Amino acid sequence: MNTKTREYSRGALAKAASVNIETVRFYEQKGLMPDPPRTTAGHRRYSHTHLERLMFIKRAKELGFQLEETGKLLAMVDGDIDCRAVQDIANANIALINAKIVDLTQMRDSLSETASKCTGRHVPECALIERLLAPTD
Amino acid sequence: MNTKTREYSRGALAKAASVNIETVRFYEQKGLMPDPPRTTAGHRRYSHTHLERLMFIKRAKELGFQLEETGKLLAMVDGDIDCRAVQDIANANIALINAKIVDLTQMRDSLSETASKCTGRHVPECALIERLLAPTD
DNA sequence: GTTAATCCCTGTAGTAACTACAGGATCAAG
DNA sequence: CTTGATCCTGTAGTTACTACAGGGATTAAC
Repeated sequence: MNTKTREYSRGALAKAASVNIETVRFYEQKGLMPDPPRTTAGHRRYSHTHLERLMFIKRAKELGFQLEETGKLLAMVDGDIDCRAVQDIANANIALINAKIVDLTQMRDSLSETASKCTGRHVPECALIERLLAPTD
Repeated sequence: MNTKTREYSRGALAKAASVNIETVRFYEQKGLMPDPPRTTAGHRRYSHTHLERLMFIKRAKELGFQLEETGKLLAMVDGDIDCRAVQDIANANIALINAKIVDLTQMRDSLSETASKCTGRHVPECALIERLLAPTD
């Protein structure tokens, strides 16, 4: 049960969370992770709390949150969790992700359609290039 | 018909293509746009050819091509157009866009589902925060 | 003819979210 | 006690731009 009190070097922390070691430094610079205590020689000593915070950030990223929004979520975890405020952030993010999906889908469809018209021969008339040079719209 | 021989200042070119003036400079730095001739005082004079090239880049971007790929397409336009090579670039891009769509869709679904469980009250138990702190998987 | 507003020039730095060095100190194992 | 791995710091690179700053050029008005 004192697996919770284990300490980690920066590399060990990074490995435990499956992130790049430089990413940890980056999150610290951005203020998302607190500065951990140091050994007398200046090496960082992280606790399990740090690991949890790092994994929180990682999971938020997996849900598509930008770091700034993740920072807001963390601030709420540190202070008061206002579920409505959290929902607002989540909903804004859902809207953003949806907009990206719509955008990309249109790109893909448009590109697929054009590319399917290519004959694959060595010709001056390549459907895609034609489209880029002089579009029909 | 000699609308085609019109010349443009950098600002005029940017406006004609509906891009930012700095973007034109950026494309020149990247080698996507050729250096135009200058007036004696050093001001750039663009031709209609430059405008067409700029719009080509813009359209490629609208189809989701990265600048590097756009550069390859332009190189083919400048040299020989190998429709098969163009198709390869297009297909690689379609695959890339598809991967992004899949990714984002999963993010959105996962986030929507979690967010829908939020009650909106001021509580310590916020479904989204819970999920970020200690996921069920 | 001059002045004011607008344009253009260059170089540089900032954005998001990292990644990748370089050059040196420290730690852990044998 | 030495060697190799890991740590430290600072800095620069990635993508595709955007935003200045400080100065010269051009244009329009008067």
